Amino acid sequence: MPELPEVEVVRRGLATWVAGRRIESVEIRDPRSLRRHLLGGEDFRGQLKGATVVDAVRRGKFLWLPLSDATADDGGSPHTALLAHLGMSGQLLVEDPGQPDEKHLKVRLTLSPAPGLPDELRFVDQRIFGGLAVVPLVPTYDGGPGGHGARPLPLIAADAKHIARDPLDPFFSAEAFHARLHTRRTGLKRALLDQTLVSGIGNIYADEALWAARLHYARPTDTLRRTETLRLVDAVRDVMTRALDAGGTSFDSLYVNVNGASGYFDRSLSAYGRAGQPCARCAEDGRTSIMVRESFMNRSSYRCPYCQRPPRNARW
DNA sequence: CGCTACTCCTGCGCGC
DNA sequence: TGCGCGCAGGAGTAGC
Repeated sequence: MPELPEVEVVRRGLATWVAGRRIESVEIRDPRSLRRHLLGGEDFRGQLKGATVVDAVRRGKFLWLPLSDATADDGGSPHTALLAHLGMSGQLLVEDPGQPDEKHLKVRLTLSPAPGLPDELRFVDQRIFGGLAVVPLVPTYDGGPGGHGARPLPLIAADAKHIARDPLDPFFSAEAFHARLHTRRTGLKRALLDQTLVSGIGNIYADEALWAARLHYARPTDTLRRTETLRLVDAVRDVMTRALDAGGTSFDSLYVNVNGASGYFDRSLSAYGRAGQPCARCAEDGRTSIMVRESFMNRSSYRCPYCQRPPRNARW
């Protein structure tokens, strides 16, 4: 389940193995993975064929590869990008053409040869919540670069324009986040999952950060004290940084792997999936409290009933 | 515009 | 053994 750390691991892989290479051919195995590309598969193929990947940029969980077209009048300065969202189960794999097709292979790009590097970029996606599209690059109006890995040009993929900065973005402002929480009338976990308020957080890291910050998911956002917001932002940064380190170390082959999360999952989760198990923090303090799973927003939430107690005026 | 519920999609694990 | 159901959830959008 890719959240920010997993997507960032993929971005780094793409920047290393794909940037600088030309797209020679495009094979569409399942057009459902191109739903975001409104002009259809033939247009998608036409826009990619012959273009050169310039970079790999991320904003929240959105990832894009700015494209240059050497035949363009302006000398090839990127004004479009190949946008990818991994959804629930998407993978971007750099592989040798000899590797057998994955069961859920959706799109295959053949890249110009590069010494010692595999020549295919494959999009694999079991549940098809993710997808690819070629989209315009448009100016950002929130200052600074488009996101991690961006060049100084303040350009962002059009489909990611509404996505807020993430807590690891150097331009992220915890003060501005706190102010926006106070304009909202909703619960804290909803706000954490709202990618227009803060990006990169999914269900797993939301539960992890709330547990680390000792906050309940139904806490009304407009009652958060500044110190609580800062504690929460610190917790998000901490859990993401640790996940990034874990995913980053396992990524050293010629293989861009979104499943870099797996090692992290098994070892380091304190809340998510731990229903029925003791709260680690309470255990350290000599208490025994058992983590609970609650259904919320049509998904699961995990919390410690002792250190994450329901607030007054809970907002679900 | 703010907020919430619904929907898309497949594979797996469980109970009967 | 096989069937049906619940669960997993990111994000766009319909509707209030």
